[in-house]
Amino acid sequence: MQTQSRLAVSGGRSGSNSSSASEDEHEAVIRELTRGHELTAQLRAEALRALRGQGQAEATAAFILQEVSRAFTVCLSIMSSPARAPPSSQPPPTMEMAPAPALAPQRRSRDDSIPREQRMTSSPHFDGYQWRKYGQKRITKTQFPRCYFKCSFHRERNCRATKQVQQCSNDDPPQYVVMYFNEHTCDTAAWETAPAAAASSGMMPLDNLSALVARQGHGVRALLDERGVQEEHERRLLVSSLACVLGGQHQSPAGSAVNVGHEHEQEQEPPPRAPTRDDAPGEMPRIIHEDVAGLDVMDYDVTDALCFVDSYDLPGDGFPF
DNA sequence: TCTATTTGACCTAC
DNA sequence: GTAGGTCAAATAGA
Repeated sequence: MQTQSRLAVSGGRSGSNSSSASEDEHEAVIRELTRGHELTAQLRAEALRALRGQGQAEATAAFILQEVSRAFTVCLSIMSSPARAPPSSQPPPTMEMAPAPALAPQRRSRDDSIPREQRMTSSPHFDGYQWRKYGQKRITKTQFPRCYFKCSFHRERNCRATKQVQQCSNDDPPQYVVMYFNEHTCDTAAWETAPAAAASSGMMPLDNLSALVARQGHGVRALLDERGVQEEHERRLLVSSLACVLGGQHQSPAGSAVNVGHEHEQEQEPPPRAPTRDDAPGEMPRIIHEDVAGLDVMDYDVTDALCFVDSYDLPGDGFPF
């Protein structure tokens, strides 16, 4: 998985002069597809949590959303294929990387590393780790500055993980490209912010957010900013709507016809769990809805028959709240 | 007073 | 020479 979301830093697009209208349209399509897939992932996580234990309603919701997600995946694959790329002198983007619209060509960082992961998200600060901003730079030919973050445990634990955040669109909500460099070696950042990560990934009822904010220190408060709470509201509204639609369908016998391919599904999206000290250093917590631009979508085997599971027991042994 | 953020300067890859 | 990445002093906020 990690290898699939890993980037090859191929050159981005050069200046706006070289971008034709077809290129713009192509980028716009990919951007919207990526956004759609991201929202689907968020909705799926929320729906499965809201409908947990509701038999067929849960199964139906999961089936539909999996299909929607798969459709986005197929479309993205098609649009990203060289045959579909707009005519350009630039080499086609690699399939492993999510589109990073409006970004200038990237240089290799000073320590000669390449991003180990890149993702596009509307909440760039919700990734389960604590970061300290150490710089901001105006990047030529881009509308927004790039911000540089280090792991908060950079000094005390010599953690070399860094990330760069750059807004890439004026959409509502705005989209950010987040690039991660180096693995976390601090071994603690994830579990210390697990509640915030859980909240942002929809694993915690919104009602608990304010309590969490009141309970936790300023670090969590910083994470749960106004935008985060607003997004959580929007997600829950979507889930409520879906739950209403599916509400009359539950209480079906266990083991419906779609219950095949267990391990396949679990492999692509294991149940979220609270990161612990025992987690491998540097392993990112599974915040699936944030990972679209990292192209978790590549984990889907689009050639296989659709697989679905009956074990979306997401928070069961997950976050101990 | 402590901690985090901002921002201009400096360093280095291209 | 230019642009991107990092450093560190200045500043702001708790």
